[in-house]
Amino acid sequence: MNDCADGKKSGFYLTTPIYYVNDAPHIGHAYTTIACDALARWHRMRGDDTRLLTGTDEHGQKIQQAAEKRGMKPIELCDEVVVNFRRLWEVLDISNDDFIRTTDDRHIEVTQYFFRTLLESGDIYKGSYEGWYCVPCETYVPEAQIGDERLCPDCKRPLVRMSEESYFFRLSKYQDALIEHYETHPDAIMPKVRYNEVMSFMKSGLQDLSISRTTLKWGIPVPGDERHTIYVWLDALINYISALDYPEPGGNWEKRWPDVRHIVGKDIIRFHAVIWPAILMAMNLNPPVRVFAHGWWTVEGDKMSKSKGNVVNPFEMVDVYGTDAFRYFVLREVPFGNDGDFSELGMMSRINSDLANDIGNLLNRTLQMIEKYRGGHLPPPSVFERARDVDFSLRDSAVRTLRDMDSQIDDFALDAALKTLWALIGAGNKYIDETSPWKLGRDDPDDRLDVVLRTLWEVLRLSAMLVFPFMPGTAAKIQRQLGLAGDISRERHAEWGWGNYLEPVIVKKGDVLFPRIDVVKWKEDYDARLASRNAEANPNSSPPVAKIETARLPQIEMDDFKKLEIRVARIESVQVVENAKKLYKLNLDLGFEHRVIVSSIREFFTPEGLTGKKILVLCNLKPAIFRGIESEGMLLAAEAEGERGEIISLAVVDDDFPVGARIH
RNA sequence: CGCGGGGUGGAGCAGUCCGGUAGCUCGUCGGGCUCAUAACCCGAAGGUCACAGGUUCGAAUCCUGUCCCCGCAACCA
Repeated sequence: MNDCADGKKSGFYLTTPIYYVNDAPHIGHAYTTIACDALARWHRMRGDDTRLLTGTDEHGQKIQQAAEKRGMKPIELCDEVVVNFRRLWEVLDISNDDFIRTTDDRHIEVTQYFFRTLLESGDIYKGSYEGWYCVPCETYVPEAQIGDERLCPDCKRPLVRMSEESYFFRLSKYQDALIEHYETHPDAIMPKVRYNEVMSFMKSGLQDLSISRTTLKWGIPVPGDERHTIYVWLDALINYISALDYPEPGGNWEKRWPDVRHIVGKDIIRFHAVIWPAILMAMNLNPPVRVFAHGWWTVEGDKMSKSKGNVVNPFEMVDVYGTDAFRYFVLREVPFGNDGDFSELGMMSRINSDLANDIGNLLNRTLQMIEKYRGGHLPPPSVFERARDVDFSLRDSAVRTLRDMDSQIDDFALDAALKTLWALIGAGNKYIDETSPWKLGRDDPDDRLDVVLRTLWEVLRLSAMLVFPFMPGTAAKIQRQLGLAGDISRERHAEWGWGNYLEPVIVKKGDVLFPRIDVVKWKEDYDARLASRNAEANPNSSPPVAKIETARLPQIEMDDFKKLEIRVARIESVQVVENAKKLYKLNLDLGFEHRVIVSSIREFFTPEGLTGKKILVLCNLKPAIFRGIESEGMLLAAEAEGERGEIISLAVVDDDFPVGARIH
């Protein structure tokens, strides 16, 4: 690796995924990027020559279609929406060194270079591909996942049978090399669960990968064969190195690539830990030093989704809670790599306890005392000559904190690093209690006060430096209040030492860092925001409860309706279908005959609640078999999208109405 | 027997790989302190570590079985 003699890394290179511009930025985007930013800032402070890259993924069918809808060229749409991401990174204080767009010329050239090189070496070859394709998702769906209806398993839209000439990447050729690489580099995929997952996926066998499309126009053309467009995933992965002037001799990539680390969401681990390293191997480049997959956020206990309308808007969170509080919360709340739950209540309580009560208050009470007892003049480090065990012990904790955090950051354990720092903050608060400086302010026979004040100031000086990667704005504020001039981002771990700041210092207590949030007012504000968010989502429905499907269908003839044989049926009994989660087997009495239908309404009704009901059933529907049971019809029910998912109501008739009656 | 994650004081979690006094944060209660943002510090209450068997001197931890919850897959008439 590129480690220098002093242990510093010379080429530390960290990337976020590039974000698809078709989405509005949400908490997931913010989370990954904040985590990368904290890691990058830490490494810069420890003296590593560090580079952080983020960017946007702008090719593909969805963009093309969205642009068409709005009567724009795709690139015009991209230019417009890329701004949302750039603005978010500014608001979140992200210190990326570069921002790459897959529509940049530099990227297009490198992508084509990859393609040409691999074509020449034989790792890319031309073949043909046939399969079921989902247009909106831009993927072929494996046969195994296709039901009779031929719907996309993801988006439920109809699949199209497609056959096309396609270029393939010889992924299979690299299977053994990849497995061997990961066996000798177990830290290359983190956390461990993901490593195991990827290994077992590779051991089950890798297939060559189709990497071009003839159906897609908005993308990078295959060099020399312009009917083909390079598959967006390949296009996207290459961004990490196209941002480094690859393959220019002497380009940035020579220094950076040997030390590259990717942070991704767990959903795209395979692309980064299988396909991408294989491509790199084929290009005679080293695979990534580490691919780290973080988890997903739920929101207030629920899965985040557009249809539920609970997508967390990072801009709003920053507005309400502030950039640093938001950064702190997402990094601290959940072990990096795990799934977590985002709740504003959780954020509010962390702000009050960790930020206001612990670090904010420690700074505040320390500065208050320095001003009150010493007129703001900080005692010089020479007072440490009179230091005692209690002072030394806090100093030792401080030194240990820096060391421990550093090794936690090596493992990307951001949450653990913050816990470690907060243990020091806690020790600082405890130290104040133990030494009772306010008593010393009145009566100080042993000349202790100066030592105590200087000790506290040293802890805060270090804390500012250690908290900077996580909360850069706050760290700068602390530093200024401590009476230190200069740009905190230029501080280096190696230059810090207990008591080694020798200049005279006058502290400048400013506004409190994090005012405590009043819980009652917070709740009111939170409810109000929730209500206005709902109102925005459903402007016309005064009780903003359920959403109904409003798409209209083409007109039909009376004859069409007459084809339907709908009758009243009484539910005689209900059985749970084994091995199915949603299915009931309903035994129906139609008066003149008995029937069995299978219906996926288990999550809505109990068997007791259904038995005896007189419902409407479509009787002349072609039977179908579910879980081995033949269903001879279909019950009628109203369906809508409620607050917590789908809701349904059965079409029923009066209890005393005769069964078997037809609906006209 | 589809795959995976999980069940630990009121809440949220760590500990489980590599058995040995059950820990953290929040909350509750009591006390201390008054420099400070009703903040800080100390202490206490509260757990048959889902259940049942087994291995062991000893099991939250290892083995076997069972139940429950959550994702994904399946199913979705």
